[in-house]
Amino acid sequence: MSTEDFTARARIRDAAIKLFTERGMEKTSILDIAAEAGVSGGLIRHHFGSKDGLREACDTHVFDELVKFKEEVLANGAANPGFLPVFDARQLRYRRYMGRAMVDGSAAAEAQFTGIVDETERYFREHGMEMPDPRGAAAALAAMTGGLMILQDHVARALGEEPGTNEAMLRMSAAAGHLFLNPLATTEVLERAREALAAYRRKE
Amino acid sequence: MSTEDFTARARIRDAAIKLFTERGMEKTSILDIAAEAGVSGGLIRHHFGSKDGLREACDTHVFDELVKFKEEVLANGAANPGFLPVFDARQLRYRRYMGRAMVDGSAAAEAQFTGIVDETERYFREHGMEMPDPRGAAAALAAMTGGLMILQDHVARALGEEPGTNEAMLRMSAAAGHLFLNPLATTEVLERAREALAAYRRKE
DNA sequence: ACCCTTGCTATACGCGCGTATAGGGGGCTA
DNA sequence: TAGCCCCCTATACGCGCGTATAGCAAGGGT
Repeated sequence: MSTEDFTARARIRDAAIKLFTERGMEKTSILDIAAEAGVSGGLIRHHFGSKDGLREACDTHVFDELVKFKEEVLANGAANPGFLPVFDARQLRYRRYMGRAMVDGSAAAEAQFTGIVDETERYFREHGMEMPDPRGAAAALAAMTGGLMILQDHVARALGEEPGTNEAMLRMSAAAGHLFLNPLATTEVLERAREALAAYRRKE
Repeated sequence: MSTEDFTARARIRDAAIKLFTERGMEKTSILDIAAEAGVSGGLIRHHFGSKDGLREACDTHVFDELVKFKEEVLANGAANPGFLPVFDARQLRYRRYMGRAMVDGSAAAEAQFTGIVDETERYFREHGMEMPDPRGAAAALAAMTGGLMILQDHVARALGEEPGTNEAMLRMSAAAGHLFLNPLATTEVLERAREALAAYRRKE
C-alpha cells in the first residue's frame, strides 16, 4: 500500500498540509486529518501535541522545502527572481499552502511574506529597475502572486478548467507571465480613472 | 450615540461585514457579531435566520454597493477598467470583503469573481489589447487584485505601516498602479527562469 | 525473563458554537 | 383601555471540536 510507504508521522503531516491548503485551518478538524492519513485522532496529539503544534510543523516543513527547492535551482545556474510565475507542480502546492497560511495568519507565513518582499526589493535594486517606491512595489507584487496561489480554484473555474489540474495552473502561470512582460495600461488611463473618482467624490 | 443612528438590523450587518473581513467567516462567532453591534445573539437569528443567512445578506449588500458605486462613477464620465487600483476607502473595504468571501467560498463571491473576469476580458478586447490568452490574463489579473485586497495587512506590515490605515492602502495602490504601467521583466528573464527549472528537473 | 520505551487506539471530558424557544415591553390600531 | 404585532433579550439544548487519559502490543536492551 502506498500509504504505508512513509511513517505515520509524515503521513499525518502531509494529510494536514493537503487539507489545510484545500479548506483552510478552521474548516479542517483533527479527525478529518486522521481519517485522511489513516490513523486515529489520538496519534496526532501524540506526535504533535496539539493542533497548533501540527500547524507549526506543517509551516516549517513547507518553508524548508521551498528553501531547499530554491537552493537546488540556484545551484543549477540561473536565478529565478522569485516573483516570476512557477511551472513546477510541487512548488505550486507548497506556495499555495503558504498563501493559505498567510490568510489564516501564522508566524511562519508572515516571515515567508517578508522574506519574499526583501528578496524582490533586492532584485529590483540589483538589476537597476528604477521605480518611485521599490519596497512598496515588492510588497504589492508579493501580494499579487499570493493572490494567484490563493484564488487559483476561482481562476480555474472562470477558465472552464478543472480546479487543481496542472493544465489550469500552467495556463494561469503563463497568463501571469504575460502580464509581467507587458504594460497593462498607460499613465493616461490610470489618470483618467483617478479623475473619474475625484469627480464622483466632489458630487456626493 | 452613533451606534443608534441605524436600525439594529443594519448595525448587525455592518458589524458582520467588519468582522468577517478582518477574521474570516469561521473565526467569527454569532456572539462576537452581537457584541460588536451591541445587541443580543438571539436578535441575529430573528433577523437573518441563521449564520449562513446573515452571510448571504452581507454578500448581497456588499455586492450591491459595489455595483452602485461603479454605476455612479460610470455616470460621471470615465470608465475605470476595473482591474486598476482603487483609491476609495469604502470601495477598498468592500473589495476586501469580497476577497475574503472568495477565500471562504460563497456563491456571491464566485459570481463577483466571474463578473470581474468577464468585464476585464471585454475591456481587453474593446481596447485592442492583443495577447495570446485574453481570458487567462483577465482571470490571472482578477486573482492578483484579489490578492492585494486579501493580503493588505501583510503588505502594510512589510512596509512598516499600520495595517488598515488609508496611508498603507494608498501606498499599496500606488505601487500596484506602477506595476501595471511598467513591464517587470523581459522575455529573456522569464525564459532563463524556465530554463533553470528545466535543468533542475533533468537532474533529479 | 524482565522491564521500559515507543507507537498507537479507544474513550471520556468540557467548552464554545449555532440553533431553538419562551417571554417581555413599547407602540400601534380600535 | 384592550389587544396585537414587532423587536428584542434570556436561557436552554445538542453537537462537534480540541484536548486529556488509560491502556495495549511490539521491540530492544539488560
